[in-house]
Amino acid sequence: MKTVLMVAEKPSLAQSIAKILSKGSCSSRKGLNGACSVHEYMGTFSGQSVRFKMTSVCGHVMSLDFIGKYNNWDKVDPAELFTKAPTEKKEANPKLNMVKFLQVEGKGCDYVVLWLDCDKEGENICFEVLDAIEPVMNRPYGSERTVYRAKFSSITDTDIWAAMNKLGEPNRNEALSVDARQELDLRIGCAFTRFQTKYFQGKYGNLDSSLISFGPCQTPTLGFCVERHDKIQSFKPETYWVIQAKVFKGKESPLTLDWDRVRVFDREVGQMFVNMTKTSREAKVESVSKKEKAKQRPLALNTVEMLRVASSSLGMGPQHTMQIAERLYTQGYISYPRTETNHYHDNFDLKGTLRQQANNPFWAQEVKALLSEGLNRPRKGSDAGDHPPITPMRAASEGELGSDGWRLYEYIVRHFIATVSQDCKYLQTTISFTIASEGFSCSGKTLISPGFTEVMPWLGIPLEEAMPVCERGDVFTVEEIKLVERQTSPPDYLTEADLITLMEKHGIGTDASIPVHINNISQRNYVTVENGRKLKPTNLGIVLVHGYYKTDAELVLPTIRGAVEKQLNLIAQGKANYQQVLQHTLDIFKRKFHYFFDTIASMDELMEVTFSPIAATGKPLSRCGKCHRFMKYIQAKPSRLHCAGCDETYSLPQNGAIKLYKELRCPLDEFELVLWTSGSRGKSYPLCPYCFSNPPFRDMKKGMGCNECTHPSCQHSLNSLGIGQCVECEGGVLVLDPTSGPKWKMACNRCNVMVHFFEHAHRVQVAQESCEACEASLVAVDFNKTRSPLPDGETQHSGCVFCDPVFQDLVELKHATMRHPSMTRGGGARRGGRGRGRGRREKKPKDKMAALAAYFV
DNA sequence: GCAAGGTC
Repeated sequence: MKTVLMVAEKPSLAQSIAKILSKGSCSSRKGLNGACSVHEYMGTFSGQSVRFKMTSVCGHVMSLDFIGKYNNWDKVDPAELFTKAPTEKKEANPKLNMVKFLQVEGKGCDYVVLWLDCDKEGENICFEVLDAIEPVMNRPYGSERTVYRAKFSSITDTDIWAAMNKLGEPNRNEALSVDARQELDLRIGCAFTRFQTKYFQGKYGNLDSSLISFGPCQTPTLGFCVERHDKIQSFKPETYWVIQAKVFKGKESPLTLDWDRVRVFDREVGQMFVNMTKTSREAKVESVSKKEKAKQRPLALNTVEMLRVASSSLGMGPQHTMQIAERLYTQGYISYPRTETNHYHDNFDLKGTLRQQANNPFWAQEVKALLSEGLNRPRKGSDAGDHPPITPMRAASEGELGSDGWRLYEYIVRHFIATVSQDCKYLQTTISFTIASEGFSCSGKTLISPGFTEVMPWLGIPLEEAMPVCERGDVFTVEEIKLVERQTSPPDYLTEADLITLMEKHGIGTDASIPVHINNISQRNYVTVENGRKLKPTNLGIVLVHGYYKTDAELVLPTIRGAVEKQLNLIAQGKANYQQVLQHTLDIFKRKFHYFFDTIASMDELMEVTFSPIAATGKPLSRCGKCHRFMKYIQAKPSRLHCAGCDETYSLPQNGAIKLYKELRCPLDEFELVLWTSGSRGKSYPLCPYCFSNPPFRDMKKGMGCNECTHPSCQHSLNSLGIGQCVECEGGVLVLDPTSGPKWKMACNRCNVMVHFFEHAHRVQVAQESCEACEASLVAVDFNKTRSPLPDGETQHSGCVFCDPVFQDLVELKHATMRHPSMTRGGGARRGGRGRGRGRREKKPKDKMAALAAYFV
């Protein structure tokens, strides 16, 4: 019997489609990667009985990157990234082992049906899947077709069956347009990012230049925020005048009227109108209009709308919101949260969905009323053909979801109920007056029926004082007429919700990537999120955007993405050649890059007035080994040491504290050592600022401190202070922290294992000799007579930390579980040496000869 | 260490 493999874009879709096509009778099992499932059932395919295997990938199988050697920032000129640097496809998520998984499932299959999402990305993934499985599938007989593409516009029985009965083939051009987009984004983004990062790196003391990124989506996103900032900065308040009139009738409280001319910008003109109006003490009613108006119920919920509301009303950032929504989805509380569609399909079970909510005390009353009176038809939205709108899938209580989970779920439920509720109806009453010959009016709203605002009370019509009952010709008495001076006010910073709207409008990012871009610009310190989730650009963000404005405004304008997309669409439609479009666009950006490169000084001028040069920042800490003058320690991120004499900057470990280490020097380069500490109770080790960036020995890498240094004789090196192999990790060595007394400890130089020992000893030293049983270096300990825990009042003892019975109770492992065989209390300790010969790496000091050899190269 | 796009 032949086998048909079917592949969807995500596990949840594979499941729903399999359920539809097998009429609920498939058997399911997990695939080898644990993430994807395989659903199997019997059926017919082009007239023959076959076995169906429905499975999925998890988004893209592959992602584009430069080949390895072009990822070295120090050796590659960013300009080479435009053409010279070759790219390759790598597995997008190596942990998922997707290619292997597809090959295991595809082996021996005769046909494949591609059920990837029906957009360009999906079309591209079709070919990624084919590249993986075609080599392992059965060979077709003759010219029989084996590859099919299902095109569906929604996940409903009818649509899925219609797609199955009318299979087409994957669209190569659409896939190619995505290949082109990937290559453009990669080459352009990385070239600009690397160049500007390296240019500004280490130049300014108070600038975090660890990464200054550029991208066709993130940069225009930042641009929007800075554009608003500029408007606020350049805003000049204008003074204007309005006439305030208060009138009353009988004993009713006075009404405040709005002036028909709204406002004037000339005081004298305003005064003239006031004088004119004041000639009358009567306000005559010209007309009374009453109009029934409606506030529309919301459209069904899609992703960007959910993100907007979550940010503006729930105070939850887009990235966080998506994390919560994904959790609610995987736990079965809501439908798939990434969708552009805000329209319910005709056969969507609205009533069933509503019924599930009938017992929740928060909205049971409204739900029951709707169920008995009948649901309103949801408004017509747009169907992007991806997924149904975001909808609650089952009832939940506050306790089972957690705080933010519940708040988001509650909103989704209320929004859903609102979509099937009536519009809110109210009466708008407007009374027009004339005082002398000037026109005034006042208006108010009264509720007719709340409709959907019953479940969304925050959108309800606010209760107002009732409008007076009157008719044309009535006369009110003027209580007060006065000229009021006011000022125009500047706009506020963009809110996240505003930004999402702008991005959507200009086609910057997608529903899935919008949160990522917003997150990026705030994580990288280009904007900060202020009260009310307003986005305020930082000095860095402002300088970057202004810098682009000065050199090449297109780099930051939102139109650039659209222009490139237009080119790409030509590939997708088969109207342009893939290679030609790619070359053409790369050429344009290559020229932009070179122009940017040549004029970077004009961006730097802006940097100079905003940030202080590195030489003027920081405080003197340790001496340079070359010029022997003090280097300055710059604490701001990324923390580093700068030698003004040599104009060199030396990087330091991040996330910790640095201080001078007793003015001791590195024997190799005479730089004064500094002591790095992770925190008050954390680990610490000395490091040489020069060796840290320039590893002195062949077996060392960048970023190593003295606790990993293989110097054969330096008293601070691993060779002198290393005690034994780590009890937890592979390859780590426990190194004595000579600064830790009287609470002595040794810490692993790879992982976070820490061993406390010999508290109150006044000296702890690593001896030359090794333990016969486990090869760890012996340790000599000196205690004060009064506080010695040693037997028989002894004050000195020397032995193996792991094996010596006297040391047993003086050693305590922290932050990790014990795995060192001879450290298990009462177990192998006395027998010793059980840990040997099991293929574990020997402790480093054994390699003293190798280290020596490297030293003398 | 970099982009943007899928998704877990």
